[in-house]
Amino acid sequence: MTSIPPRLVPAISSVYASGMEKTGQPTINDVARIAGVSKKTVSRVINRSPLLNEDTRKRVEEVIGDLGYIPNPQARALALGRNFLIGLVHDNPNAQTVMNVQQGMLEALYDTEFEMIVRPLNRGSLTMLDDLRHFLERQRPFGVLLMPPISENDVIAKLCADIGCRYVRMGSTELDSDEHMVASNDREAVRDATRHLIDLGHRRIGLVSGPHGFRSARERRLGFEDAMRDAGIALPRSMIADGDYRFESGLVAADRLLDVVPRPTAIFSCNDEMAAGVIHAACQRGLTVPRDLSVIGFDDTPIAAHMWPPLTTVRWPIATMARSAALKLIAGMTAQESDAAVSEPSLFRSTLIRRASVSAPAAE
Amino acid sequence: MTSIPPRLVPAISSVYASGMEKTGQPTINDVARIAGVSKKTVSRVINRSPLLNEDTRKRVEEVIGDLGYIPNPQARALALGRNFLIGLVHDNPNAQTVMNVQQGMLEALYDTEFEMIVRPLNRGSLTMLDDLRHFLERQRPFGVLLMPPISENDVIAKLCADIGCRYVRMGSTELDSDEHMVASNDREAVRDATRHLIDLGHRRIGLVSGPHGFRSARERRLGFEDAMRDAGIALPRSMIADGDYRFESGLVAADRLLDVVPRPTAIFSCNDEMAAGVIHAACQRGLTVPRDLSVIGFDDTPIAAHMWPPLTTVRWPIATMARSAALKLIAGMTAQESDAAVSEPSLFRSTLIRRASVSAPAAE
DNA sequence: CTTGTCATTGACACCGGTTTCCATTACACA
DNA sequence: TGTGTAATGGAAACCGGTGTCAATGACAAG
Repeated sequence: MTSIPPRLVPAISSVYASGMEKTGQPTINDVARIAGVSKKTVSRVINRSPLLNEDTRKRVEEVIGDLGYIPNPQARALALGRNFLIGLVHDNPNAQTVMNVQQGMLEALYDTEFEMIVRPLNRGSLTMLDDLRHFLERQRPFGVLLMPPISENDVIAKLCADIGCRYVRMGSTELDSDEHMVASNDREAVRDATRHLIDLGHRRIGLVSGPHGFRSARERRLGFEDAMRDAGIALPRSMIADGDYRFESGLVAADRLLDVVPRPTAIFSCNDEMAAGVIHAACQRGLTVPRDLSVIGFDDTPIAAHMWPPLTTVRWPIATMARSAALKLIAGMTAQESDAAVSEPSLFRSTLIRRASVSAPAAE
Repeated sequence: MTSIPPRLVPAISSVYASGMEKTGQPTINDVARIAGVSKKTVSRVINRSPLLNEDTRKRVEEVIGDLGYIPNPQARALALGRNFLIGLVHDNPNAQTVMNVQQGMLEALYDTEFEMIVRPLNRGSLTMLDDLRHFLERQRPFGVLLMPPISENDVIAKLCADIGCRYVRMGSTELDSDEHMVASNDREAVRDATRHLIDLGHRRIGLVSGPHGFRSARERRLGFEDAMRDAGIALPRSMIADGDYRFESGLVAADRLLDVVPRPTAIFSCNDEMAAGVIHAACQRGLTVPRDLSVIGFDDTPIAAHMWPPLTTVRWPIATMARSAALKLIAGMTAQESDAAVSEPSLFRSTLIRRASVSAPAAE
């Protein structure tokens, strides 16, 4: 009546064959079998458990190396109840800015088990919040990095928190607690840039502002106003034109400012793209930059250095900020960096890059 | 002696409580229990199995809706032996191009269960191939989209094939079988652009080429040579200057070309960034574009429309190509698109965009 | 009434890891 | 030599889905 348990047969034959046929990928079972230990022990090696004999560890590591074994991230994610995805969520129209952020994040994630996944959102779309929720609920990324301007939205930050997803917001000013934020000092930087114009002798300085509702736009405008007030220069409403961070709006805004009599001798534009529009508009009128008009931008995108004349602008350490933000997100999750990460800085300095689009105003 | 089986207690109470405590996320078991069916049936609903009673489907779908149940992508990936990640692999230095590709891919992936994951590679890095292998082996994405110039590398395509990862290569010419490629007609497009210059009366036309080893650079150069040959215009070596697709190289190349006597009256640059360098160099010499020098670029990046003067250039339907490539990657994997996807086109037309950087040459 | 077919459904093993809990071993100490 | 304790490794359950295959029941045909 006692029959041989049928599972013994495959069990024996599987000693040398099982597991590697399907995909050619070795599994944890293969490693365990060949190293002569249990799965658990291999798991301990992978996860750097301290309760482990040194010899055993070495033997297992050797087998892992020989086999080229790589733990299946999906299986780990399932077992651990969390995954290794770091999301980049943005609705930023500036390609170079986004790329710089990606660059910085990848630097931080390099050599970790985390992977970056990018989710652009359509700025202004009514379904934006739903799209984001959908993304977070489906992918459940371990953490997300929120880029401006979406990072300024408290509702979105709350959504992340509610879903239980770590988040860090990149911003132009302090938006959140240290743990959830990296910020730059846009206001001061713009104040310094404007002061640079004032120091050169400019008095009629125009501002092309950013879009309403953008924190960065507000900060930059405030910085501009600070500098003018500090210098005791009146700032008539006609010297401020609204932009929306896009090239075309810079064009239109500059046209308005340059129609004012007497004409401004300098224009500060809240980003480089609009500054390109300003220069474009000036050229169309036959003005020469900087002789007839000095221009300063903000961002230091490649276009700034490449346009003619090269644009004086404010450089924002965006890749560094993104790197720091990503390190905050994975803080405590990696062996080597855990201590460094908790002390990642939250505040970064933007600095003025002087190029050829600025000079002293022509004598009148 | 007959004690109540202890598991009954939690079993009974769990009808309304179990499974949802840990993360707040309902699982397939919750849905099954509440709908009064088995996991498998819920799975059938999720996967749109046809072998399913309509009433059952409705009831389960209702529960899914009520609970806000979302299948765990990691668990599905594990069970199915494949995941829902589509990788974008690139070493392209042009931010706008990369963003356009991302845009196109996301359009294709929108409303599917696939997610985009981006892996930039350091162009020219010795570890590039290893980095890519590492990425593919660790993440095992369902498919990858290879952007130029890395897409031109047959070794890399073979690596994808060996690992069992679907791939589609974006290129400037036919690189692979239809299934694995989307291409544009760079050569023809450049021929047309050059002919445009010739038709306007230009005879001394300079070329700023792209880097050696880039397929796109070769195609564009060939198109240029085609047009000159067709028109019976001699093309002295001095009228060709090497660039590497970067702004600075355009600057240097233009300096070389503009030193030639007699000076060229037009320059075709193999991309916009170098064209910006050409215009920059011309401005530095006090030349006016297009009066003294006509310039044509390639790519139609935003910088082209924003620089002064606006750049005549060749527009490459990159987002459309990327969208098509992504649809090829997921062909047969989505319910609605399966038929459309197999017939995704593989060849796309680039077209000349006429702006203000080109005019007839000045009379001599 | 019996049998076969089809549509529908569920039990159970499985994907490849991690975790819990227990068994074993080694070693120090009485 | 007996025993308590720490270190180590293994068996089995589990994470949340999917595949296989068999069971069920309704219905038509014989």
